[in-house]
Amino acid sequence: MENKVENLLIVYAADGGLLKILLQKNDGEPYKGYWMIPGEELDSKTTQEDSAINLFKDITSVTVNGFMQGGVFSDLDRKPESRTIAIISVIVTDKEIVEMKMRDDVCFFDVNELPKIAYDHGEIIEKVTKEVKDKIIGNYSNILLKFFPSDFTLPEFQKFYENVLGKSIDRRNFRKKIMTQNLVIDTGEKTSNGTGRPGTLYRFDISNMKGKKL
Amino acid sequence: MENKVENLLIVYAADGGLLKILLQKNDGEPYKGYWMIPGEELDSKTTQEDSAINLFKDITSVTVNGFMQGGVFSDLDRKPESRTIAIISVIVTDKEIVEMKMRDDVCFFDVNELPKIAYDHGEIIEKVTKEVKDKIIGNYSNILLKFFPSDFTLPEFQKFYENVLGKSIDRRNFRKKIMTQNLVIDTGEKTSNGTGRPGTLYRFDISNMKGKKL
DNA sequence: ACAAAAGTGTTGCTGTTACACCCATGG
DNA sequence: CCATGGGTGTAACAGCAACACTTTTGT
Repeated sequence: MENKVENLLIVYAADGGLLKILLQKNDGEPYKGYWMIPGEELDSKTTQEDSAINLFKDITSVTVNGFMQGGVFSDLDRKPESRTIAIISVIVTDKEIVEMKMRDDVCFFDVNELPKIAYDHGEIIEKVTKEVKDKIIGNYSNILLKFFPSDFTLPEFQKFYENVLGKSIDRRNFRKKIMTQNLVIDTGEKTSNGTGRPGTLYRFDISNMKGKKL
Repeated sequence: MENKVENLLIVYAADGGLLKILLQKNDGEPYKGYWMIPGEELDSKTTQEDSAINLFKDITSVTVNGFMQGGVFSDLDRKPESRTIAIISVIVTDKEIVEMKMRDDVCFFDVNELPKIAYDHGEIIEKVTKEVKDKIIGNYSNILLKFFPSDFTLPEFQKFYENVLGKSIDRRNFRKKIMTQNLVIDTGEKTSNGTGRPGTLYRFDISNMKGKKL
């Protein structure tokens, strides 16, 4: 007995202090005009990882080298056409991708302001996003690095963190905690975008992030 | 294009302060005499959840009503016979099950002292166990309740916790933290098994466990 | 010079660690 | 009465929360 298996790729990025997710506009029926998680049927010669990386490349033209698991959705009627098991892949990327020119059927959305979503993808996004948020809040380890692989300012990072956490934090205390744990390295550079005093650009110190919690 | 999909069920339990896992002895070839994670091919009329619950029932004769996701393993050559995607289901149970008479091809093992394991199941156990340990350590929420659904003594819980954590903790401080967070309710009962002073039996206070960390 | 955003220190409080002795039971 | 495991309190310390003003830039 065999099953149809689709691999759905949820791409997350931090942009403007918001947690954003990449969706694809559906042109065909059913759910024409609705948005969906990009994906493909998994053929018998492809691993989940390869499929996820290829999907990402098709959309963004960028090659990444890792992915995370987002679970399995196997309800019998989740697709009207035929029973299809969805396995979820998650790729976390940085805001360069959000600002980059991509395929024009795709777009990033704030996870708190989603458009009309096709199939059970709304439910999938909700569950997977909850997991991702927990990972961001629960421990620094590697996932934050994926959101901020290169330089960022502390206020920028803090806005994102507060957005995920769902409440705001005192600037001084936030900074202090980051600093005393030696989580970041001062690059010496400054931002100069827009009004106000420029912020110092930091980079995560990979060697000091193991197992630390916020 | 369709795929063979197997659902593998990893059952965890806390017993004697150890994290234990249920395995099944393999009688057929290949890997005759090796132990494996119990599982079944997923047919097109069954959800992962139903399959996991049925597998558990077949082995223990007990009906449970929940399961957790343990990820997907999709390497092309993970089974020699044919390409098979493994989706992992996790059920956490209590030590009553460990002591209960079960089907005689299955047995619980300390996760730190496993027998010879068939296929890639060793690798699967390792990855999934790491996740489960992180959940136990990271936050109380619901997973500890599954390990200790009914009465337990603090020393018993502490031994298990230390085993998962990989180091020991001062008894007084452990007790204090549990108490000040009102995580448990004194049942008024005592244990009387074996030598030494009997321990007080507690039960988790479900209403006070939300989002607390250890 | 003013608006906008970044940066900085101190104090009280709360939770964590370290540590040694007494208590209840079974043999 | 002794061996075994369970239960308790206190004091030093570290991490966290609360709080207001100064600095740097663009306009």
